[in-house]
Amino acid sequence: MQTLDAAFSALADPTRRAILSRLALGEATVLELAKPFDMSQPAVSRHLKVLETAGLITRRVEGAKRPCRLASSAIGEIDRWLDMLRQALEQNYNRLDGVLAQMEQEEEGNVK
Amino acid sequence: MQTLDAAFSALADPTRRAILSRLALGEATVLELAKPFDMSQPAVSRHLKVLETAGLITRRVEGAKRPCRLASSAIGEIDRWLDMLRQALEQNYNRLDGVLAQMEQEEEGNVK
DNA sequence: TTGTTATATAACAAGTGATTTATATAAAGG
DNA sequence: CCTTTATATAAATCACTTGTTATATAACAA
Repeated sequence: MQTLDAAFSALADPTRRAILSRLALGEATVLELAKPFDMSQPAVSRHLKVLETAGLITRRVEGAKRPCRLASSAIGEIDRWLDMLRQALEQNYNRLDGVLAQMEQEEEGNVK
Repeated sequence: MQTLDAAFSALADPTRRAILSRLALGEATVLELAKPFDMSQPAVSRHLKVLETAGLITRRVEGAKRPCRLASSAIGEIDRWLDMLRQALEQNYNRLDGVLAQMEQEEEGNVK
């Protein structure tokens, strides 16, 4: 559950989502990731730490560089949780469908 | 984009996720939603406001009651954004697959 | 070594968020 | 009307987040 806390909370920040979008194109170092932002390097480092803690990215060590990439298991738990909502919404939709069908039937009944 | 900020940030709180889970079972009033939590009514009211602002729930007026339910459009934009990540992860996976296939072929080559 | 590049950590200020209690509003039931 | 029920808003507090600058560490290159 605290995985979900961390993951959703990590995704709530636009800078971090932008970083993830960039990483969707492939691996990148901290400085590469920092470049597009009007923000200091330490700030980006912190965002990366948040993303790593949330299990959304992983890092290699390559000399002095620490290239980041999307974590393969990134959105697993999130997806599983959202599936619960999706199912509920679908059920509600079906229920509504049922109600409409019912109304239609009654309508027909009246017409008869 | 600020929709995503609000939605992810709303989902980052365990109390709010629990509220959504409860609403997955069907409509409920504020007091009904508040009951399971060791938390004051105003606190729950605030959580509901956050969820409503994020577009995750809607409310009816029924006399003095304000029954809440999941918003049908709830997780649309979230899903669309996560799809971007899913695709990236899948591509990386396929790329890895390619690398493995490559290695295997070279292996076979060596065996020959 | 020494300087440079890449990144992390520390300390701090400012902003945001979650909660509480107290109070307001608004409908429902005598 | 008056009381109760259902909910919202206000004010205060406390913790956490985000950003900054300054500094540390660690590898690389000369």
